[in-house]
Amino acid sequence: MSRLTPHDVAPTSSAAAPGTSADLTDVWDQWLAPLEAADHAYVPVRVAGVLRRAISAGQILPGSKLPEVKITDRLGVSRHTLRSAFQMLAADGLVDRQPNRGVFVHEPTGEDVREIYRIRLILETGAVRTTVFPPEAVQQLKQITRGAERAREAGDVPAMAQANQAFHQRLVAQARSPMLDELMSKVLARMRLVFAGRRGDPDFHSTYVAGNVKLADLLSRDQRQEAEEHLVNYLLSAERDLLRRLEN
Amino acid sequence: MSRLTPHDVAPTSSAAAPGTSADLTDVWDQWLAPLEAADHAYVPVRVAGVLRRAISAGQILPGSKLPEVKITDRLGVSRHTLRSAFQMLAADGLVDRQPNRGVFVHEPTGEDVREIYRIRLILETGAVRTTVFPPEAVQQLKQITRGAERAREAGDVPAMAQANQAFHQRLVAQARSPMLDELMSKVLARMRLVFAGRRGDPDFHSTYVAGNVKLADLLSRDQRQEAEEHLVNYLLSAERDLLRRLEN
DNA sequence: GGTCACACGATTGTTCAACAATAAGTAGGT
DNA sequence: ACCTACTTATTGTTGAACAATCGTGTGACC
Repeated sequence: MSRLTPHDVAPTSSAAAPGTSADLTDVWDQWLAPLEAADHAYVPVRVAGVLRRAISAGQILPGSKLPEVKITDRLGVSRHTLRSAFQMLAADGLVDRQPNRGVFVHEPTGEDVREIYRIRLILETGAVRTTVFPPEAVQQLKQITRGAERAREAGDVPAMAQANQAFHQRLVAQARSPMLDELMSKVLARMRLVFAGRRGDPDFHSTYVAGNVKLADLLSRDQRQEAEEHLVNYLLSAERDLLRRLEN
Repeated sequence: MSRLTPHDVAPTSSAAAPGTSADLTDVWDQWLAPLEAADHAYVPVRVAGVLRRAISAGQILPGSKLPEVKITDRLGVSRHTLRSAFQMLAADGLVDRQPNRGVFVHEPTGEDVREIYRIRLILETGAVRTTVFPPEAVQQLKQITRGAERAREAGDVPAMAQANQAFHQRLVAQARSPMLDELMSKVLARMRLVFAGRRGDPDFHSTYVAGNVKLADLLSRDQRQEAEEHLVNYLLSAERDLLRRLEN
C-alpha cells in the first residue's frame, strides 16, 4: 500500500468529475455488474460473455474504449483475466486491439457490410446447394419464422432481429460444420454491431420475415434451385438496403 | 537495451538442466529455442508462432501435451504470456484445451477430414462462382502451379504441399474477405495437422498438381462452369483418397 | 489379491504486486 | 502558434503466491 496506484483514487475522482464521464460510468455500472459465483466455468469466458452482451445490446457503443482498470474494478477480476477475455472478443471481431493504446469496440464500416454479405452469400447458398434439408430441419426453420411473425405482429423489433439471425444461423448449420457455425456467429455478431446504437431505425428486419418464410417454403418442397435464386436476391437486396441506410 | 530480459539468461539455464526425460527434452530444445529479441511484436504472438511452426512441421505430434512450465523454461517467457499464446493456438484449432488438465496438440479425426472438405467445397466453389478472376489473379495461380511442378520434379514433397496449400488459399482470397481468408488458413492448418507425423507417406500431393494446373487453365479462359465442376470432383476425390489413406 | 478411500504431489487457474515501455497530456521556451 | 521536454496514465510483461483440480500411489479393509 506504499504505492498510490491511479485506480485507488479513480472512483472518487470520477464521482467528483461532474460532466466529463459521469453518465458513462453509470451506464457501465448498470451492465457490468460484478460477476456472481455462478458456475465453475472459466472466469475469462464469463467476463467475455458479459462484455459481449453489453456490446451486442448497444450499451457500449462502437468506438468506445474499454479501459482495463475501470472494467476490472467493476467486474472484480484481475487484469490478466480481463485481457484473456479481450483476446476472445478480438478473435470474434467485436473488438479491436491497438498496440499500447488499448481495446476499442469495433466500428463497422461500409466495407465491413459488403464483406458480411459476400460471406453470407457464399456460406448460405453453399449450405443450400451442398446439403439436403430433411423434414425436421425444415420444421425448425418454419418454427423460427413463426416466432418472427409473432414478433412482427407484436412490434417486438429485437425479437424479430434475433429470430432473423437464428434463421440464417440454422441455415448454415445444415452444412454440419462447427467451424462454419463459428464463422457465421462471428458474421452475425458483426451484423449486430452495425445495428448497435441505431435502434431508432425503422424496423429493418420486418421486410425480411416474408423472405425467410418463402425460403423455408421452397426448401420444404425441395426446390433447391429456386431456393438458391431466392436466397441470392434476398441477400443482395438486403445488402443494398442496409448500405443505403448507412449512408444517410 | 538497459533491461536484462529473461531470454538473455535462458540459454545457460536450459543447458544446465540435466533432464529427466532426455530424448524428449532434446527434441523440444531443438525447436523451442529461446526467443530472440527480434521485432517489437507482441511476445505472445511470437510464442504462438514458434509453437505453430513446431506443430505444423510435425515436431510436436498430435496428442502431445504442452506443459506450461517446461515450455516457459525453454522459451524464457512467463506463464501468462504462454497462456495467451495457447489461447491463440486454440482459436486456430491447432490445440485443445482441457480444463484443469492442460493443452494438447489437436488429434485430427476422420470427421475432421470430412468437415475440412465440406468447408473447402463451399468456400472454394463459392469463390469460383461468385467472383471474376482477373488476368493478374490467374497469373498468380499459374505461377504457384509452376513452382509446384518444379517441386514435383525435384522430389521436394514439403515444397509441393506448401504450393498446393498456397494455390487454394489464393483461390479463396479471390472472394476478398479477410474473415474467409482466416477460416481457410485455419482449415489448411488443420490439414497440415493431418499430415503431421506421417511424412513417410507416398507423396499425396503430386496427384493434385495436375488438377491445379487444369483449374488455373479453365479459370484463365473464364470457363467458370467447367472450373466449378472440376473443382468439385477434385475435392471429392481428394477427400476420398485421404480418408482411404487414414484408415489403413 | 482386489478394491476403495484418502492423502500427497504436480499442474492448472487466478489474483496481486511490481516494473518496463509506450502513448497521451501538459507546461515551458522561443 | 509551434516545437520540445517533462510528467502522467495506460498497456505489456514478469514474478510470486495461493486456490482448485487432477492423477497417482499408498494403505486399510474385505
